[in-house]
Amino acid sequence: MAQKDLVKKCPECQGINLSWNRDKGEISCKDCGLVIEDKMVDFTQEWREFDSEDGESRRRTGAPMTYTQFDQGLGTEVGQKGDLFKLEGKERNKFFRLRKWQYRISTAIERNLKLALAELIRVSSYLKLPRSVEEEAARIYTLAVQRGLVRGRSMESVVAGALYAACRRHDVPRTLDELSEASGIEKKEIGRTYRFVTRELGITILPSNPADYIARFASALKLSAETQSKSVEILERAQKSELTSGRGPTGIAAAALYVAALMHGEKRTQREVADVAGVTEVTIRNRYKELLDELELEKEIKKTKKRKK
DNA sequence: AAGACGAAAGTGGTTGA
DNA sequence: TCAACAACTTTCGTCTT
Repeated sequence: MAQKDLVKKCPECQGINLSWNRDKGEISCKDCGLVIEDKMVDFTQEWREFDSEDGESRRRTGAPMTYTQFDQGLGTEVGQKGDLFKLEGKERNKFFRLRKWQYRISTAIERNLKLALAELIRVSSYLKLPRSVEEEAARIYTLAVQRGLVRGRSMESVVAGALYAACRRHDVPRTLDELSEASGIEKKEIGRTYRFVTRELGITILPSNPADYIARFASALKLSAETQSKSVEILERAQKSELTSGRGPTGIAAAALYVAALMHGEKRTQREVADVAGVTEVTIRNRYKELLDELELEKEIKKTKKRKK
């Protein structure tokens, strides 16, 4: 990842060995693993061309246009200027009607969008999501509104679903539980709208990578940087053994972290790890067992045990 | 007493006929 | 649309530290 000189010091260990992860918008300390700042401006391109369906280019040129403003700064009004008055009689009445309709429609949508975006920003700042994700979520929500996907669903749940999708696409995953806590919407409801919206909009989402969770979980558990990189290494090996496919990524990440902590004598209970990862101890145990079986980690664990004695 | 382990039954979602 | 199925959870009893 990008190495950048930052004058900042780690508040935990006073180290200056900070690393900046552009994708996640996180700065973390390489010595103790603490995530110091995870809400940053992201300078990378926040959209991708992902479908053939509406083929239109999303490229934005000229002045910046933002989806977190309800009309992207580009409203439409019918016949605002002089051309209206060149018409007479019926034609002119028609224009008045059109203008009225346009006004009604746009104010209805605008009102909805204003509310929704306020909610979106509230939730996203609660979760300290990078700006790029916020933008993406706003874009997804706007598209959803335009396609009438909000009908029959609560606005909040669609917002949560859009945010969840945006997080996934930017490889800065948050669990459904976290979204649920921040938005006050039930987990399954978020999951439902998330799936619905992404399907309807043809958004493809790669299955999230367990390694993306490691930094955050490790930081929450105050684990050292060595443990963190060890668990990433374990994850890589697990992926080669095809232990990761089909399983919930959080469970795998949690198990890898648990094992890594054991090996470095920084033992955390299964309960603790389970809590921050949002899975149960049982799941950790199952993954943990699979890891031991497949990767023959027993020796390494025994080694550290002996060392302690 | 707390943590680790495992079995059994239940839940919500996916898949394939 | 329904049933089989896999992953995960909840609950609970037992073993280990």
